[in-house]
Amino acid sequence: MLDITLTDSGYGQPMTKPDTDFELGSFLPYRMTVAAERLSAGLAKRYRNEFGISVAEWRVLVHVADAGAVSIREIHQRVHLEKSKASRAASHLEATGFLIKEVNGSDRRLVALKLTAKGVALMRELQTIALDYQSRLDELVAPYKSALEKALDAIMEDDF
Amino acid sequence: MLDITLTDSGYGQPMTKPDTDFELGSFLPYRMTVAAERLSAGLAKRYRNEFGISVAEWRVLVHVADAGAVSIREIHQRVHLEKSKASRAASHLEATGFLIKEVNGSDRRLVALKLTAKGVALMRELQTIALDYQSRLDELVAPYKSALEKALDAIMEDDF
DNA sequence: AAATACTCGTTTCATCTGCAACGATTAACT
DNA sequence: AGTTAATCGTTGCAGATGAAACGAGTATTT
Repeated sequence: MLDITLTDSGYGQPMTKPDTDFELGSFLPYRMTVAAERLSAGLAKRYRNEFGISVAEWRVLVHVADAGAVSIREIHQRVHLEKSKASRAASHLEATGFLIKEVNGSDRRLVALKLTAKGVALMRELQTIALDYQSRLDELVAPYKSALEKALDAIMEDDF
Repeated sequence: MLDITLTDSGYGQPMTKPDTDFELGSFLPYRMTVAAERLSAGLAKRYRNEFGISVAEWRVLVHVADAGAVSIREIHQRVHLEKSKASRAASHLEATGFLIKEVNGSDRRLVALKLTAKGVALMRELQTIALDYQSRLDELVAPYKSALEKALDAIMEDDF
């Protein structure tokens, strides 16, 4: 498709349209990014406003709650967080009393993150909210759920 | 599931596990976010290394290429970019000679972004790469493609 | 027409981000 | 053992980010 309004009179001159069409709205990376932002937005906002917890902190909390005493490195690998981001999230959670940072006895380079009782209580609240949220989402995507999961698996596993 | 290693001896004391399990790995907002990052990463890196173009700039380019003379506001609404981000992306694209910014004649608050010939040439290259990328992705998610699209539509359209 | 309210794009500011460098610790090698 | 290499978490830094404020322009109201 060639646009007749083109004025290709040299470098630096204004053009209104190129000769091909590309729809961002049907470009998968774009669509996935926007959809993911939308999915996270509601929950993230609530966590921030009601508990002062960021997404990074939420991920740290989940992993510590699930795996017990973990290192920064482990969080970095398991929940897709840059190690500096994981470190800062953990420090902030420690500062706000939701977890403690100890030195790992057998390897003193490692840190051992553990929830405090306050952290456990927080997690109980956050999990309840997250599970509610998840069930609303499940309802929304119910007809496509299994294909969606498989597509996500394919994206995560394959190299491209 | 109750973890017997709990030492709930008061506030601020270390805990190893809470009494419920929550799997981040099966939490849709998390999965979508990570998958979206993965989908964008390859292309974004290439655009950045080979052309010095950010994701925001890429979105601006696509919309200007598709819609001709557009305002910042229009970009903001159409391609899911904060207006300050759109403004900065446009300024950088102007500084590097890929587009020009004019004042809209009928409403002088508005800006009119138009590709330069250099911008059109860039877009031709970027689009080719993007379409190649898209076709590899399509291949990857082929079995789930239509369900995936419907799921994304549902996420974008519904309120939850 | 004057006053007020709104809109647009930019910029300011405080915060966030990712990368690289760093000190501390442990592992590997000779 | 002593040297070198690797790993861990933190931090310094430069650039990115989002929200709010701002000036310039336009719409609306009186």
